[in-house]
Amino acid sequence: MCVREAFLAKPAPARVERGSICLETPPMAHWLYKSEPFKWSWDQQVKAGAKGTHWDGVRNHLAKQQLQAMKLGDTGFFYHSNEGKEIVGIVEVIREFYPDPSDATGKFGMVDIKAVKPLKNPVTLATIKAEPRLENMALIKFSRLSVQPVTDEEWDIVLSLAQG
DNA sequence: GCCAACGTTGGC
DNA sequence: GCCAACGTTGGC
Repeated sequence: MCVREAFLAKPAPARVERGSICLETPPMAHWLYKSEPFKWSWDQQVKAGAKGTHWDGVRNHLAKQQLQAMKLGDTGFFYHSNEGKEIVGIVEVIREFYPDPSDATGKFGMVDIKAVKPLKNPVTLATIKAEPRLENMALIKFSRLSVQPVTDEEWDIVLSLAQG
């Protein structure tokens, strides 16, 4: 099952299968990470350097499923919620899902990500909403989900908007 | 600051 | 297992 299909399925499956089942899925998947910039900003992510940071604190099962589906080398957008409301940079998964020590219940986990590069021009939520080809983006459809899948098509469109 | 969306909790 | 109450997220 494709990541996107798995995500849209109700109820969502516990595991997201990739590769052999969904042949058209390329080896690398894309994601979107939301952060309120006054809590954790892109600048801070950049300063964390190649070591990256834990993407911890996720306490939502649908978001957890996204974290579990992430593979080493997957890339993602870094989105500033609340203030900014724009995609500002690109990050990469440098460690796959493992337990989140800040979760006493032991049910949730986290991945490590590092900053790759900033977008030439940040892509605002308003821009995304105004682009018909992006109307199905999780950012619009599942606005409260903090970790989201991004399709290859959406990834390319946002990148093209960032250079416009 | 307001409020809609939505996940979680807890009483029954 | 239902659902009302409550808390949180995040756009506006």
